[in-house]
Amino acid sequence: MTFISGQVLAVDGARCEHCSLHSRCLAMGLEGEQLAGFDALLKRPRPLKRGEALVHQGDRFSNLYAVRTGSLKQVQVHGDARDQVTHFYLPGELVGLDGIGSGECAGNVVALESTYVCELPFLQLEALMQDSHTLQHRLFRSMGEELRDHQRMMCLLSGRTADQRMASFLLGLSERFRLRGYSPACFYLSMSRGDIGSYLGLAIETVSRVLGRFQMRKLISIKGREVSLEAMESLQLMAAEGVGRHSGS
Amino acid sequence: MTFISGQVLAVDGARCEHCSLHSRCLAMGLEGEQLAGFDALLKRPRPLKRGEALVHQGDRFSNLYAVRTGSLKQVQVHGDARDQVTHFYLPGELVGLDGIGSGECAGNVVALESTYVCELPFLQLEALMQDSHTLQHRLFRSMGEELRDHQRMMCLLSGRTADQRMASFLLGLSERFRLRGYSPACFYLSMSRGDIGSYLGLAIETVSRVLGRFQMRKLISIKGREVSLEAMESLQLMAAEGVGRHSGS
DNA sequence: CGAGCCATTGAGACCGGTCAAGTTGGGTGG
DNA sequence: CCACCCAACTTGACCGGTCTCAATGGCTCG
Repeated sequence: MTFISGQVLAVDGARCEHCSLHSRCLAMGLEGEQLAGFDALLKRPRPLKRGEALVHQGDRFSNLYAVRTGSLKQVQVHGDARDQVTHFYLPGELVGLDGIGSGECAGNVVALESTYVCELPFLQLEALMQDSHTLQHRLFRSMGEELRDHQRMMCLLSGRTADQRMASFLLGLSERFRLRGYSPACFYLSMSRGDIGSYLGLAIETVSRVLGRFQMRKLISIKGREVSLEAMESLQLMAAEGVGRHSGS
Repeated sequence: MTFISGQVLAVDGARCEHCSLHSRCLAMGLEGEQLAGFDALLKRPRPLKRGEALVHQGDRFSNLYAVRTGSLKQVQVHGDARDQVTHFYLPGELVGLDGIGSGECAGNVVALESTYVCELPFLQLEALMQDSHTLQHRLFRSMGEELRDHQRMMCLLSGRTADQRMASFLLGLSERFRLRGYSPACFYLSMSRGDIGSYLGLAIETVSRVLGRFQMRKLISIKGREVSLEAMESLQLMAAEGVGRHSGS
């Protein structure tokens, strides 16, 4: 009994209100029966092994997922071998919003390491939102934020140099870790160089070279997938820096 | 009286249910008092002259806008002169969704020609959604579709050649016109070459060269801003075509 | 008619992709 | 414990697409 509960309950039995990510979750701000309703509709954390898929591209969309621990990538497949990473998900983030439009999952979502996610049936979520203005508002906010992030990404991909893309990427991760209470200067990259390259629109060799360059200039130090940002200001400067390409008018 | 009503009423006085875009609008599927509520909350079409701004980056977000006629571009400004076009809006499309997340407008939205938009106060929209599951669902769908579009765009910008980007862009416009009942083969580009270049992450000279190349190959014919797609299959082939750059594994 | 914007066209440079070897490191089996 | 393998990563040389700079033509508007 205690044997079973040991590792399972720690993650599995916790109610939303006790979740360490509560403040970053959709459920934030819910109270009383609405929180209870939310608690009731979500399926308890589901474990994924590294490399295991949460959903596949083209699957019927029916759930959102909140990342509890670990991380995932979303991969868009285009006929040929032209896979493309479109998203990385960290704890507290919501997976699947892009399926709401078409009713099917927009890409394969794959765990980058051992990962737990909470499953939120969307139909029930919609129903619950009818009673909870707060929940409705929060979900709209989440989608709006994701739209904004995508726009930033589009700006990044369009007309910025490899160095600028990488600097933005590292700073973006740093910020996301900071918000979650981890060190913003020192973290582990759960994704491969290939994933990073695909995400940033760079060849894997370029990723490697840029990271090497950064290290030489003492902007970062990196060993394998353990990275630490040594000169964040310089990175910020580089990321924001004037013109990357086509200066515009 | 009739003098005034002539051009104003034609656009201004129409109820939602009589709007020619009704089937592509948020209001689609609403009936009875919910349609009336929607009708009541929206401010009647507002005219914009070419080059006039609908909202400015950083403005407090408070409305969505539905394009009635004309077209607009959204421009992201980054400190320096590095403007970047992130979106083109056609009739029936919803402007401003990306402001929901942060509470402020994500970019300047500027009319590309004489344009009418309907203004939808978001607070009232949220309230109305509490009573109308249909409306709530439709707005979520709209946001989901935009997320999806953004992902497609990210894939386009990352690792596709100039030719492929341009082909996708033209086909995308074509499809959007088709859905609105216009000719998918023959249309007017309300945006400048510079806007297209900024949107596609290409230098303006490249845009010009690619279009020239397409014309030489008899894929399109273009004179100024009037374009007609002569060989859509070839364009589709080109857009989807195997590997643009970094082939991936 | 000149000013100014938009678009086209050419020549040259450079960033980043591609190809091709290495190198490292973790896991497996003898 | 070592040999081996495979995947991930690094490094170098070369090449090509696209940016940049510059000059020119066409259109619109004052």
